[in-house]
Amino acid sequence: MPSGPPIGEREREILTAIVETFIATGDPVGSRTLARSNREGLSPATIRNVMADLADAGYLEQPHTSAGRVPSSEAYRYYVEQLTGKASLSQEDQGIIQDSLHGISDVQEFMERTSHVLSLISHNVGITVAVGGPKNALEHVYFSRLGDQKVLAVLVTRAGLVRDRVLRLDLPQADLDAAARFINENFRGWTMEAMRTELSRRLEQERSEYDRLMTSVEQLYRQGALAADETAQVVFVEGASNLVTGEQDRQRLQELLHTLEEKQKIVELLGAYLDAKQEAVRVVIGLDEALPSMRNFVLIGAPARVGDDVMGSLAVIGPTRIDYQHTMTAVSYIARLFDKILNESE
Amino acid sequence: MPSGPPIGEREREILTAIVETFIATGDPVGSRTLARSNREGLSPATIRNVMADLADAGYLEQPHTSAGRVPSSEAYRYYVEQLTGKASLSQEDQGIIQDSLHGISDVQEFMERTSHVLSLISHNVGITVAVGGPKNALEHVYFSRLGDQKVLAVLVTRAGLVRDRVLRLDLPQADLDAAARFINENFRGWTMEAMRTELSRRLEQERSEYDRLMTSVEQLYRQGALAADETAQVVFVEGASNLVTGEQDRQRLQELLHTLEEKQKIVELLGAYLDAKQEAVRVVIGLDEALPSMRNFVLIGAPARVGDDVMGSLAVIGPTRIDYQHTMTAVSYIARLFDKILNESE
DNA sequence: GATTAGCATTCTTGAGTCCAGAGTGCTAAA
DNA sequence: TTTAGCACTCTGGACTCAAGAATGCTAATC
Repeated sequence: MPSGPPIGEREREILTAIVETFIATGDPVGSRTLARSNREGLSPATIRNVMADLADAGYLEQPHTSAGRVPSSEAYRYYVEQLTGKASLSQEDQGIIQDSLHGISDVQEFMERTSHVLSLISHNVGITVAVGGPKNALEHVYFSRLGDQKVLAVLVTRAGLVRDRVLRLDLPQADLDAAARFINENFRGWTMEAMRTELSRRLEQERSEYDRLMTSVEQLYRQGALAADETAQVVFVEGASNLVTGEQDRQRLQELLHTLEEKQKIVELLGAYLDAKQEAVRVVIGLDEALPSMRNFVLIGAPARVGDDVMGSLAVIGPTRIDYQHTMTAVSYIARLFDKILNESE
Repeated sequence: MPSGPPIGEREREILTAIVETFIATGDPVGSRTLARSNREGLSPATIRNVMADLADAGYLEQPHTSAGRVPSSEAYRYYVEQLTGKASLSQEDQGIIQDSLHGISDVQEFMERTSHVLSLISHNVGITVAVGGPKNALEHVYFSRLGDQKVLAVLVTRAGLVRDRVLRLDLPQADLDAAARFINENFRGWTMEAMRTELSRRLEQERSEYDRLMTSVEQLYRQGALAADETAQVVFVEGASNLVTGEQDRQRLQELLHTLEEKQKIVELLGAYLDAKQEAVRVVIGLDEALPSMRNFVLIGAPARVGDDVMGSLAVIGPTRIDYQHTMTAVSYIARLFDKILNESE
C-alpha cells in the first residue's frame, strides 16, 4: 500500500492539511474546503489532482464516490513521522499533571494516577502497566503468619513493585522467618524466573534429605508465594468512557470496551508493541493486527523507566483521529516525570 | 406514588405478568399481548381496566398515549417483594462460579474474581468493595527498608486486607523494626481510627521528650504508613461494557460509564445502601437519588462476611429491566460461598 | 506542461409525507 | 362484572424529493 512515487513538497503539504483537517472535524475533507484554508491560493481543481495522486499512492481513501477523502493508516504514519516533536505542554496540562503526581514515591500509586491523568489530558484511554513478569529482579520476601491457617506473603521486586498474597498455610512464624531468610540470602537480585527454576531444581534434588527449612520453602513455593507470572502484572486502564463519543457503531463500541476490560490482552498489546529498548515515544497506528476490535485505533506509548530499569509502560489508546502532537507530548512528558520523581528517592 | 387501593389477587397477577414481560422483551406491554399469555382467559378489555387501575395507583407508566404500559419503580419494588426467593442457580452458573473462586484464600483476590464472575453471570456490572475504612481492626504492620530513601510499609487488617505502600523515608532497618514492634504491641486489635487518634495524641503529648523511637513513628505516621481513610478501600468494577447494549441514549451511556469509573462514588453508593447489619440480599430500585446518572438502574447487593466480620460488599448494578430472580440468587449464592471458602482457613 | 474553469454525475442527508400497526379509552351490550 | 366494538392517538418504517458537497473529466488558459 505505501507505494507510488515519492512525495513532493506540495503533496506533503496537502496531505498534512488533510490529516489535520480530518482530525479536527472528523468529516471527510474535500478539495473545496482544502482550497479555502490553503495558504498558497491553489484552486480546488489542482488540489483534486494532487488528491487523486495521493489516493493512488495509498494515502487517502474514499468512503464513497462523492464524499471527501479520509486519511489511510499510511497517511497517519507519514503525518506522525514528519511531526517536529518540538511542541510543549500547555501550562494547564502541566498543572494537572503536577498536581496529581507530585510527591508520590510508590511505583504502583504513580502508575494508577498516571493512567488517570493520561486519560484526562488526552480525552482518551490512559493505560499503565507495571511489569511484574518473570524478568524482574527479586528484592526480598517477607512472610507473616496471620491466623490459624493463613500466611501473608509479601514479595518486593527491585523495581519497587510490591505483591502481596494471603496463602492457606499453617506454619509457625519461626519457620516462615527461616524460609524468608533463606530466600533473601540466596536469591536477592535474581530474576524471578531464575529463582523459581533454581528453587524447583533444588527442591527436586534434595527431596530425600528434606529438612524442616526446605519443607516450609516447598509449601510456600507450591502455594504460589513466589509466583511472578504474566498475570501478576498490574494494569491500570482509565477513561474508557471517553470512547463512547467517538465510536459510532454500537456493536464495535461494545467489543472495544470489552477488550479494554481484558487486562491480559492489554498487557500483551503493550508488550508486543512497546519494546523496552527504544527510548522515546512510540506511535503504533492500526492495532487491528493484534486486536481485531481495535481497528482504527492507535497506541501512543513510552516505556516507564527509573534510571536504567524499565518498570513498565505508559500509553494512550485512542482513535486514529487522535491529537497526535498533544498526546505524544503528554506521554513523553509524563515518562520523563516518572523517571525524575521516582529517581529523587533512589 | 405508592398509593391507591390495596392490590387484589387479579391485580397482583397482572402486574407481575407485566413486569415479567417487560423485563423479557423491553417493549411497553399492551393489553392484547397480555391477554394472549394469560392463563385465565381474560379479555384485553378487562385487562385494560385493571391496567388503568394500576396506572392510577402509580405502578404503571405510559410512554405516550397509544403505547403499552411500562412498570414504575414502585412496580419493580412490589415485584421483587413477592418473589419467593426459592429459585436455585443453574448447574452451569454454579460451575462458572466454582471454577473461578475455588481454592482462593486471599480476600482481595476473591473479590477481584467475584466482580468478574458477577458480571459474567448477570450480564451486567459486577462490583465488589473490600472495606478499608477507619473502622477496621489492625492486625499488624511491617516496615522494610528498600533503597536509600525508600521504606516499604505493609499494613494488615484483621479482616485480611493487606495494604502496602512505598514511602520516601530514610530510616535504618533497626528503627523500622522498633517502630513496627511498638505499633504491633500497642495497637493490635484497635480500629485504625482509634489507633490514629491515640497515636497522634501521644505524639503531641510527648513531643518534648521525643526519643529515637517516637521520631521514627512520627515520620512513618506523617508519610501515611498508617493511612486508612476511605480512599484506601479496594473496589473492583467489572463488566461495564455490558451496559452498551441496554442504554440507548448516547449521552447517558457516557455519563453512566464515567460514573462507574469513579471508584469513590461507587464506594459511597454501596455504603449508603448496603448497611452491614442486614443479612441477606438487598435490592435497591432507583439509584438516581444518590447518583443522577443512574436513573433507571438498580443495585442488587449483599454484605460479604466471614463469620461475623464484614469484609465488604458484593453487588450487581444493572438496568431496572434486570433479571431479578436470577441475579438475586447469584449474589446470595456467592455471598454464602465467600463465607464458606474464606472460613475454611480460619 | 501545469493550472484552472466548467459541467455532468454521483452520493449522502435531512425534511416531509404516508400508512400500517399497536394500543387506548369509552360506551354499550351481554 | 365482563366483553365487544369503535373512534382516536401515536410511533416507526418506507418512500420520495431536493439540496449540497464532491468528484472526474474535458477543454481552455497561463
